[in-house]
Amino acid sequence: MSWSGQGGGPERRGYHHGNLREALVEAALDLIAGKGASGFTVAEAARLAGVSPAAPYRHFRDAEALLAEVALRGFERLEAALLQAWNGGRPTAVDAFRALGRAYLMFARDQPAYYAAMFEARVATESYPGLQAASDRAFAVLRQAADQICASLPPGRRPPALMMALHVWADPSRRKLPMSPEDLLEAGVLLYLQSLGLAGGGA
Amino acid sequence: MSWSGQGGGPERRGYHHGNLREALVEAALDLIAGKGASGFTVAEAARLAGVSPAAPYRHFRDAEALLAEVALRGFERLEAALLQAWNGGRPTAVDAFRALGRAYLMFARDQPAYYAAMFEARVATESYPGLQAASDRAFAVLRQAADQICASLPPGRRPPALMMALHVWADPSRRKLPMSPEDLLEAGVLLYLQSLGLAGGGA
DNA sequence: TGTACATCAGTGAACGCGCGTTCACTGATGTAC
DNA sequence: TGTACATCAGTGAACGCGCGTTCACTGATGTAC
Repeated sequence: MSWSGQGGGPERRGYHHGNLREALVEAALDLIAGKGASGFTVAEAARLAGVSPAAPYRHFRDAEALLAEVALRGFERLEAALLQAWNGGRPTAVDAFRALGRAYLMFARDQPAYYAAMFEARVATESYPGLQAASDRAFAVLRQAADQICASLPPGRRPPALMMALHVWADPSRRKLPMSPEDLLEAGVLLYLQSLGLAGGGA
Repeated sequence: MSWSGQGGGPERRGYHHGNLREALVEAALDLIAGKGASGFTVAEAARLAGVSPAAPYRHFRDAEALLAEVALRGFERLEAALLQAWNGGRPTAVDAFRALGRAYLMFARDQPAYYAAMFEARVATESYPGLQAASDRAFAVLRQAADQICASLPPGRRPPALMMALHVWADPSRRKLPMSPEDLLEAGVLLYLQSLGLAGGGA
């Protein structure tokens, strides 16, 4: 009630934070966004949330567990975005698949912090079965879409389904480029999905 | 003479290392390859090179300078690989451009440590003009190839040159995927360059 | 409605650690004569 | 060929720092009666 997931600043009242778990996740996202996946520390996340350095350990076993939670949420968001874009393969499988690719790129662009937590932070996924499962679910969306689009193609020109899924899964948006990520995304989407007919003729 | 750039281990003889600068670069690459761009520390690189923690500072002003050197070499290697693949646009611009894309992907796959130093480590490029220049040179290869291939296309269907360059520049191979990077690369190259004619029909 | 008490979610002080970096130093190398 | 000396590239001890984490604690909350 009193406050929704908004507050990030140290606008606490009283001894109890009331929302610390969420605040820590948000703080971690801010830190990752600002300084990369390795720029995150528990101490600084606590500072951002306005609590003592020991407080996070009431909610997360250790630093990696907090990072794993961020990554988990990232995969859930990605899965949701992909599902929505795919839309059951409508209006056509090809159109939907194109939307899927676009959604993936948009996620990479719009959620770089989630993205870094998911792929750059080196979380030992075997220690977090929930994380692995979430990753698998997101991947399954691509996989299914690829299967479906393959089924709709003439068998001769049918690319291996797994390859298609992996292609979209791969990461085209990355920081530290000579151009802005926005330009990059624009380029990626446009060329990937439209212009590249020109390269399709070869062996 | 006595030893070429091979030696990484602590097979030193005597007080002077003789090859420390190279050994530190190699050590940094090993560390980055093993633990990510943020897993690198000066202390551990020195340890790997078999030398005291203070020794690196005879060769690099600070930790970032060592990282910048690694990134610089990465860009030089990338530029060389791209130039060779492009081969002056022969036999045809489209074929050469395809080879260029393949070369980029292969670099990302085969040199993940360089790659991480170049794009994931957050080196303040403004402090290292040589690094910025090397990055620009590598990018210029893509840029020129894109210009040339655009000139060879009918004006109507000509995509913005910069966008093409950026598209190739972007990074499709990334770690921590549910499948091996090799599979991923295979998928990326094959689909990007061949199968994707199927997605080229839309708006 | 009020009080006792369990539980929960914080505090803050403390620890050990590894890192980055500096400093005065010293061993090895090479050059001038 | 031999010696003096400048220079170079190491050493190792020391520092300050921030982090991760633990611990005994304490303030706030909610529930039983």
